[in-house]
Amino acid sequence: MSMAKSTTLKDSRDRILDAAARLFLAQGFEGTSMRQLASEAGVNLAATNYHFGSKEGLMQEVLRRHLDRLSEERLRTLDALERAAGGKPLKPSQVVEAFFGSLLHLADNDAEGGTTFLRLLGRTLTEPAGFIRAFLAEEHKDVIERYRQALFNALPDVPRVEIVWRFNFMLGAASYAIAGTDTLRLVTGWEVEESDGGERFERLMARLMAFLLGGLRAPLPEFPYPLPAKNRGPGQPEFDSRRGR
Amino acid sequence: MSMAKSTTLKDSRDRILDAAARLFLAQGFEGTSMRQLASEAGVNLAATNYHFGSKEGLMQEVLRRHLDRLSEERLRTLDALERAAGGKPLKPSQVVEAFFGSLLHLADNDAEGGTTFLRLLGRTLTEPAGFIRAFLAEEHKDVIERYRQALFNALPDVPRVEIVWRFNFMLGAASYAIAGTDTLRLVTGWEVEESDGGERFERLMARLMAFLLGGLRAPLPEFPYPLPAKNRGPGQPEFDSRRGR
DNA sequence: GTAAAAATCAAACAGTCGTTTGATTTTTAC
DNA sequence: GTAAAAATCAAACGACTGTTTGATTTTTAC
Repeated sequence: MSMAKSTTLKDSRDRILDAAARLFLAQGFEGTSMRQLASEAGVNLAATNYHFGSKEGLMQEVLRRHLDRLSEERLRTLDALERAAGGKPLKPSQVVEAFFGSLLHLADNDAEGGTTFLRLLGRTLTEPAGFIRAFLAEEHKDVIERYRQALFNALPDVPRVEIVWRFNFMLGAASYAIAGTDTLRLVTGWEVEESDGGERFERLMARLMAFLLGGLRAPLPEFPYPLPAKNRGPGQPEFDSRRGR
Repeated sequence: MSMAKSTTLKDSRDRILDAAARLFLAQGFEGTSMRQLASEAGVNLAATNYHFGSKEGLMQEVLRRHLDRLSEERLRTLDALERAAGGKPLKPSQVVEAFFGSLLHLADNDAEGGTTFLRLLGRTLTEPAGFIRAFLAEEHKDVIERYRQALFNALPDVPRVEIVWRFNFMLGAASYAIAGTDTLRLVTGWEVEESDGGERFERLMARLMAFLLGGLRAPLPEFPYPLPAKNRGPGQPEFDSRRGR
């Protein structure tokens, strides 16, 4: 029978990938054993090394599987925006909405695996294991570079170091919000969500986006002492970014 | 000789605690072995279990050691603010500045161990190991409850669910920013810091606080569909929080 | 000084870890 | 149908895991 060609293969491979995403998310990379993973996926222990070589290789494949789609969408969205703007710089909110909004679309298309991957991605940014963050950075390098430049162009008056910091803050708020709602529940003791699935995620993104844009537009801090020259953008004195541009 | 009483004991205990904080931060809880830890601390392997019972017990002690000071300062600051306000609700910025500003003071007082602990604390909020987050939540419960109420009082017009979400976003941005600057460097390829020690941290906190307040003050998102009734604060219609109150 | 308590130590315990092997079964290609 | 390739399997490998033991040393208390 020829039509069953890749069915068995993909079945096994995909079951492993799905189980890996779930377990790495719930227990972390180091906290998940290959035996538990194989058991959860319903495959033989040796199958994991057969298909992915090593535990690290498996993790990379888990990430790459969805990360490629994310990268593509992010680049495509930015391309479209810049084409529509016709050479003029984008609004900061456009860049931020494109970057973080793409997460929403990823979750929409692939309802089950998509949201699991997103939460894993959020958690992965703080994973202690160095090779994971290194892999992520390498895999997403082009995308980051494009958005970085777009943000610089969108905020020509703001010192670049400040832009990078705010981008970092936004990454933190986003990854934390997406990765885990249980920490929120634990620490604040407040039940926060009710509705299910995509609708819930859509609300989360709307709330997150409002917060991120508010943070991005906030007035820059005034340090109690003069900044050393290398800390400013080229030729930029201290300044105050204006709200609600 | 009686004056050497607790010196040897504390030496050993503290060296273990210091090494544990460093290693748990750099490699995570699961990624750090007791042997590596004992070696780094320069003590016998069995000393760790002798002093702390288990690996979990050690982690809890690592956290508790500084967390108690943090809790105390947070409560004390809030007490002072509320006393000065004389029954009137605080400004939201006061609450946020008290909560996150206390981190700065903690880093100041105990220069070396303090910042290490703070970074560990930030990373711990996303640790997969459940008992760690559970311990943190239990240990910090009173503090969180006080600040939650203070925020509710400071923002009587804002639905409570929105306040909790924004608090969560702030926690994420803060823990991410404090825990790791290396992710930032890796992902953005941007070298961001130059000066050393406390001055560096003070700048970070100033930048962070500006971002957090901007996010907190942002207009609430408008959902594309009406909110179910239970999602609103008691008797609150939809509304727009005003900037720069 | 002496007995009790506290701390350190080398060694071992019972498991679990990621990975590999070689035989066996299933699928593919002609 | 048959040979090659791909996939699955039980079993084992050596290394590493957190923890415990019992002897030995150091510190405490009187």
